Amino acid sequence: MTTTPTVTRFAPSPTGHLHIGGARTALLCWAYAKQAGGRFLLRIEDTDQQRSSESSTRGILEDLAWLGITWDDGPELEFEGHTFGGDTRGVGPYYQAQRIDLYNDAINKLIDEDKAYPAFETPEELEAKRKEAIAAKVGYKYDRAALVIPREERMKRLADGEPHVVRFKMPEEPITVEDQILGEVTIKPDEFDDFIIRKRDGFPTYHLAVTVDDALMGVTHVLRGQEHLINTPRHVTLQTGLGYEHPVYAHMPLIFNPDGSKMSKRDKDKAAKKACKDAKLESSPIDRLDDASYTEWLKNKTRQLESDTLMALAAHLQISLPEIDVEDFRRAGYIPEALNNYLALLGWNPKTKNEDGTDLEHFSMDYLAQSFALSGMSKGQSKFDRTKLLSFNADEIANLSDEAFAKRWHQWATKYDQPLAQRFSESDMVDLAPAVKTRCKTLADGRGVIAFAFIADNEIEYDGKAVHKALIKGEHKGLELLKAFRDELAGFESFTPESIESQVSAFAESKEVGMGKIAQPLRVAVTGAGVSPSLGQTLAILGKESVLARIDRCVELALAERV
RNA sequence: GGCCCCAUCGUCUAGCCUGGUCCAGGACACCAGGUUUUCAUCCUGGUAACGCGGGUUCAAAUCCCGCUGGGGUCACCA
Repeated sequence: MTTTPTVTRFAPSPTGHLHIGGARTALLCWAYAKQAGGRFLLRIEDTDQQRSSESSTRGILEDLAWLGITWDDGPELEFEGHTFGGDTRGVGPYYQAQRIDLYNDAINKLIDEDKAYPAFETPEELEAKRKEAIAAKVGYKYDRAALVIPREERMKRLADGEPHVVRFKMPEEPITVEDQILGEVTIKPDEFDDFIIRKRDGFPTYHLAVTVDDALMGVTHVLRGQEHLINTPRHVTLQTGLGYEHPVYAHMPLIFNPDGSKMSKRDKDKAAKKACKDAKLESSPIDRLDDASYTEWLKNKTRQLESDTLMALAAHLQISLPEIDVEDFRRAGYIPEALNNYLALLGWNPKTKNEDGTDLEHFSMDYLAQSFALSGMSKGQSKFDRTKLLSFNADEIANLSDEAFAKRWHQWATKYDQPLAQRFSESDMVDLAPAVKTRCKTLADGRGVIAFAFIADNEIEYDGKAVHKALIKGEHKGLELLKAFRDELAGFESFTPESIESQVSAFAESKEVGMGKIAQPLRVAVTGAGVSPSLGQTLAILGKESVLARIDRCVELALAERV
């Protein structure tokens, strides 16, 4: 038995919602830790005072909990009766803003050992030098101007409290990273300059904080997005400088939109802008946005609206914005199992066959926790295919028991579709489940399947074509059958899907016609259209009284030729 | 632009390390049939890919080089 357990971590910065790409990183970190029998740690990287917020942290924690990506160490969260996080290993706190002393200890140690030094240039001075370099078409690197100042003097100015940053002395040697996904990656020393490890405001930069925390928190495996690959040599060098062990690294490929662009919250803004332009809306259609801001937003490509405002616009225009954050997918009616499954499969392959010889693609969180391995990760970037995700979601929904489906659907409706939650209780939804489950791809489009039940009996709009085909065509044969069946139906004792089906069937037999001859007229009469769930389910959902009322009204309208 | 990473059907991928069993397998999407009272589900079948050019070899999707293409990164953001 080894004494150091595997520890992975997910370390978001709380500057917005949890992005779908972040969720994938978190999921795979979680899976890796679980598979190794280790721990998954969550840390909040809030060293950017300007951009971090408490509400973001809360949102990220909840999104992770909702997905079922539970953390062993980290901020505590109560979610649906469970508590996540805590500090049983005593390596907290898990908010970087609360760990400043720890970072300063490390920074002071580096300064004492002359591995780091204070520098006194202002941001403006550096910016000017950077611009010069760009104009001269040479790569910008910090010129170590501060090192020209004698060490003694530097230290004195530091002690006197002169505003400064602290820079790390980057050694002049190539660095090779042994990446578990990409293999050996070697980067030459001239790619790096003496990067800043403590900002003017006294907060550490990402590089320093991440190095200190990973070491102090016992993180053994760092799994992160490929955008961090170039940072790794900095972290490795810092670890050496501080006398820490090096964790194992694995950089995973990034995910993009189908058109190759980055999946970013800007996509939502773009989609909303386009919809407003297409609709030729001259002024703001919603209260929360005044006309002047609206006009400015519309013509200025770089101007972006707040997420809430965009959603209000989308609701008004009856369009859906592209899902980018976990919250977007949740609202759109995706369920965690499908999202996790799809996300894991995007860039990872279990390399396992099903019994029928096809590749294993549908698997659970338990499977991931048992079988995830870095060896199945692909190296290349991949595109996020919403259609396949939708198919996974539909499959997961269809495989839910009626009770489980009803529970999910009602929970979803309570949060995102109040009228639906009020019209149907969870137990109503159990009865609806057989009709809805195989006909919706998301919880959100379940409502469309039973739209006919939302309309009052005397407000059904009839589809002329369907009425003609089912009722009028062939000398009103359909209408006659419907009237005949209406009278039988009035006497039905039992009104369950099964009993209705069998009685319709018996009726068809007695009249010596096929099922369709009576089923379609009935369907059209009660729903207004030729498409609905199975006849038994459709009628049972409405109830006998409503069905009779609808048939009567339909017959009346059809005879009067008002459809 | 410098540096770094990557490259199989429209998309996600298996195969590549340990060349031959691959005129390349699976999934989603698409198309055509079938089951069904409509729709959906479900079932069966089909279209569809090794980016290009050089090598190495008896033999290359598999190894090497170049090109092209995609991406990342060059902050007192993380």
